[in-house]
Amino acid sequence: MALKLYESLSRSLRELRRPDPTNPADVFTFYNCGPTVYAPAHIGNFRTAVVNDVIRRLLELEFGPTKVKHVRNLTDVDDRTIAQALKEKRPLAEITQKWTEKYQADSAALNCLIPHVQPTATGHIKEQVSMIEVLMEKGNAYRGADGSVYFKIDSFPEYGALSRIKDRELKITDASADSDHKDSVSDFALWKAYKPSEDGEVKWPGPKGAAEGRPGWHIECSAMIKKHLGDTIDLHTGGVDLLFPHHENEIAQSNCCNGVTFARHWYHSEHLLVDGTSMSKSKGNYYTLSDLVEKGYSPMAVRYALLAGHPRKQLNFTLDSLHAAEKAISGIRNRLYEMGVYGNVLFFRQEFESVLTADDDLEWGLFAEAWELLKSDLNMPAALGAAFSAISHITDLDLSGKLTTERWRLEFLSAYRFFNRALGIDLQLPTVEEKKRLESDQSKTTPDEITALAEQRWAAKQAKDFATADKLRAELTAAGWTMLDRKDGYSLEPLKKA
RNA sequence: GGCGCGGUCGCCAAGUGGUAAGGCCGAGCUCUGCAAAAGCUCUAUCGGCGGUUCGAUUCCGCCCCGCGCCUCCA
Repeated sequence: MALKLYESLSRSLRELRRPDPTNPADVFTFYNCGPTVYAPAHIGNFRTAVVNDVIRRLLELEFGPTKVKHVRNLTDVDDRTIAQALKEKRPLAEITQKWTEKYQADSAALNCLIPHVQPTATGHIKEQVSMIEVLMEKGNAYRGADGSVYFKIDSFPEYGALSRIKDRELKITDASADSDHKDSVSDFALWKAYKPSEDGEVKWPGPKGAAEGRPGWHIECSAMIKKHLGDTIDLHTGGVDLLFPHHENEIAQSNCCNGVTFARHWYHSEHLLVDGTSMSKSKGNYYTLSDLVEKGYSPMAVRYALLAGHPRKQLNFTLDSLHAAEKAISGIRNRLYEMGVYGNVLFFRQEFESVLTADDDLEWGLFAEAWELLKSDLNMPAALGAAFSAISHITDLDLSGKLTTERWRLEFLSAYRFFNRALGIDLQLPTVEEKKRLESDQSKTTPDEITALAEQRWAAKQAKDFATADKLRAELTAAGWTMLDRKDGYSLEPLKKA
């Protein structure tokens, strides 16, 4: 079945365009609205990022890894970035650089693929200016009294198609009412004239006929898309909150400037709620990735938790659901290991690695249903359900002695492909070398006295002196460590903080 | 006020006009000295009231509750 995704403009499920496989130049163009880099992104931002990452992964699996071009912007000049720079009395670039790096580090920790291009607004001032000039020439934009430039909504009859704004009764707020020098309150800024009191040192020469200043928010996406992906793109995504006005305005700008359809497909992911309500610092439910890592949760569990709901539905994130995610991942891993797979995993390691990049015909085995559900409008909860069923099925086969090596290989490759490659949930299957290194790293961070206790206990256990062994286990527990026995050895883990 | 989304097991969360996936938690059991891991078993009638229907959690209406957007929030 083809890859289907809800389309916001038509409000229906639509197939995504499949690029011509025989034409190397024909790639699927995918743009997603990225972060504003003025502070650490919160997990709600990352829900959108992770959902988009899965879209990217599905596109590559479906069309081939070389058939997709993914662009995500970085908004590094706007009201908030400038305000933050003024507040800290530091140059704008310093602030945005810092938070860009943090965003990229967090994305990497969440196992998100790096977009092929990550353009910045400040790096595309020229492109934005020239686009504004075209819009002015065509009569879609006008100069305000203060030298700002506004887009004239009336000049674009289709305005409002995406958000159905014409059905809405716009609330007239102070911000919109006093908005400077617009002809109509609905017109939006393409270029904002420099205001010394608000803009600090941030300014560029403006479009012809306009004052110096800085670009409005919406134009950056239109300009960067035009430059990096062309006049018409295959897929444009973002969070629901961007539907209006941001995406509506992008459509207006790009359509009027280029005269062709802007995006063939629009997709919006819903927001994350925390403890049943919107996140805010005053409610104490505002989390960044670092906050959660400090609490002892793994980034992979965060990723899983963010993917555990349907992307077009609000997802309620709680620390309980994060705990559930942590257990779900370790459960999957343990179950796959348990069926005597571990040694084979190491044996086939190379093959698994190749699965991560191959674009040959894919066999999904028992994971076929999970894969289809994923392709069907990103139904992740249903897909995960099917994946768990598939794992149980493999276990059944194993327990009943029906899991031949060949069958196992197929199913395990499918599992690995589904979790690691499609969902981006790294099952972390270590090679022998990695395993050794992991254990030596662990011994470095384990206090010597703990290691000594563990050694003594292991020796006692080997000597079947269980009384001593139990006593030593109790001592380890009291010292805050837990000892996990295996057939051939043990590992030490610090007890989880409450 | 306008536009839109949602209320399903203790928690998270799919789904369907014919009596409800999955994960977590909990309980019991099996196995392995203990622990961990794993396996098996058990745990819901779908916000409320009407209507349509042979039959609704699933369609329609009303009500209650929650959430989002309404000019720069993913």
